[in-house]
Amino acid sequence: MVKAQIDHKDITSSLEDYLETIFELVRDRKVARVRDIAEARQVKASSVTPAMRRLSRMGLIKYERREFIELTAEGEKLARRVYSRHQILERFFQNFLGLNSSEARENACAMEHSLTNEAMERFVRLFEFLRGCPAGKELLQTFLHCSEVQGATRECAFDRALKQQSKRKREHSTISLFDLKPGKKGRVIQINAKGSMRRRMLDLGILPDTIIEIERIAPSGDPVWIKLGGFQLSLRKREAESVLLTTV
Amino acid sequence: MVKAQIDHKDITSSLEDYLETIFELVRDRKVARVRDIAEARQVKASSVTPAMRRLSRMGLIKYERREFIELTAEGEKLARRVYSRHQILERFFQNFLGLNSSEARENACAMEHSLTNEAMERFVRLFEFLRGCPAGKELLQTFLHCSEVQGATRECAFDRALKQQSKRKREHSTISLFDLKPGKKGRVIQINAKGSMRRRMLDLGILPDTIIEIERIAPSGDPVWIKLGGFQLSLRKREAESVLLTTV
DNA sequence: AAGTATTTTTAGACATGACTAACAAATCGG
DNA sequence: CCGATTTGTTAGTCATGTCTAAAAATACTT
Ligand SMILES: [Mn+2]
Ligand SMILES: [Mn+2]
Ligand SMILES: [Mn+2]
Ligand SMILES: [Mn+2]
Repeated sequence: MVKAQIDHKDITSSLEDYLETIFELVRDRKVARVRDIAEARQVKASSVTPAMRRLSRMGLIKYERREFIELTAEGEKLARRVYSRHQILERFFQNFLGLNSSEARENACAMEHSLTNEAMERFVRLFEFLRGCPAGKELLQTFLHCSEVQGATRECAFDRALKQQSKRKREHSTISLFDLKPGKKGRVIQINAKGSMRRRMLDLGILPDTIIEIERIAPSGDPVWIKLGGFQLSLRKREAESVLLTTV
Repeated sequence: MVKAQIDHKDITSSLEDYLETIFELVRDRKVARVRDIAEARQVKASSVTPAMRRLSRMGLIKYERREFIELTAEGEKLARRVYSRHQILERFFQNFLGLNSSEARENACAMEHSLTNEAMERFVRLFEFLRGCPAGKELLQTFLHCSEVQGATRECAFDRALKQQSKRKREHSTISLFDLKPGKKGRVIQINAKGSMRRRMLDLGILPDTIIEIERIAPSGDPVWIKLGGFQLSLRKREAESVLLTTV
């Protein structure tokens, strides 16, 4: 017997989103129509029709021209899989990383399609840990507190703890990138900047754990030439001062 | 003056990957050729040429037929931005969630294109917390330990802690889904299953924090009908027994 | 320098996934 | 029941992003 269906193993993100949308519509309104799908996905109805044909040929939906659309057993399985990934990612972004709900959803809905089985598994373990383990709950609280305070003063509980600790253990002390000697390397611990300056530095690749080497500092102290991941880069004095690192 | 360039604000994932590849090639081999780009991205050389034309029209690379390819200032900025996201995501998946390096890279390289500024910011804060805060370091250790042990016996430090705790505080005790009374609801804490059975349940939407209601249990105890997020679902007895939840 | 090998481009094809405009069918209100 | 409105489909267009096959340009070898 010839297999007329197209393999749905390599389904596209777009089609997965259609499946997810149909899944939610059926759940909330009992039935999925072209119009509602178009509205939910923010596309024109004339884009939905060919997508439905493709899904139908893959055996993922039951679709007859001008009739209500339903998921097949196979389609529902796939829709649930995507939806499940969406859920855990959205919760991760919202409850763990602290994004607002619309941005959490935006990130989740983009990533749900590519998350591997094993990555999914690890997100689940993270939540099992956070929910089941007293230490996990505490971790989340501490992190959320630090994370929130950061936007404001950047002086939070763990900063103070670090300072106190550094008085005892000298080798663990942090130093600003600007104070690092030329030729020496450091590992970034914290980027003590705000707003667009912070974002610019992150986009340049100045991240926690990054190894940075001072190349040279202009006589006036500005700019500061650094080496980072095989490339040279120049920073303003203010920017260099805001990077806290440990020497390595 | 007419602007001949195309806006690169809405650049595609594919073109971002080309930029990132060029960035890495220039870093590692001083120069980027069509052949190397094709090899690195696992596409045919004849797919690279039109991509280079598009990037060139957007003003992101310097490209003349049959010559070496370079990033413009604008292109390098964008490439670094993507690369920076790739780095932090890869580290997150590898060092925090514990994926092996190739799977960490796979997930990171898919997600780097859609990560919003604010989501990026939160990943950075997470690492600042983990690296800078003694509590962060300690708790990461605890999580990694629990996470690893899980695959094997599912009886790790935090399980034991929970059990001891539950003797004192009765309301916090966990119960298996199978032991929940019909009509009652519970919040999932842990899915105590392994391998494909576990994956199947995750794909069905049985995740930590999910609210599940028992609909009814067949007289023989199998299957168990449950309600989850507005849908009915049936589980095998073994599956229901493996779900640990708190009553709500 | 000629011949060979490698690299790059072109030409042509195809699937996806969106759009607009026009048409067709179904539904609703009176 | 009929005209108006809503809903859905078709036709035609376009950009993206891949491919194969063939041609053209460049580089290497003897
Ligand atoms: Mn999506
Ligand atoms: Mn989604
Ligand atoms: Mn990528
Ligand atoms: Mn990447």
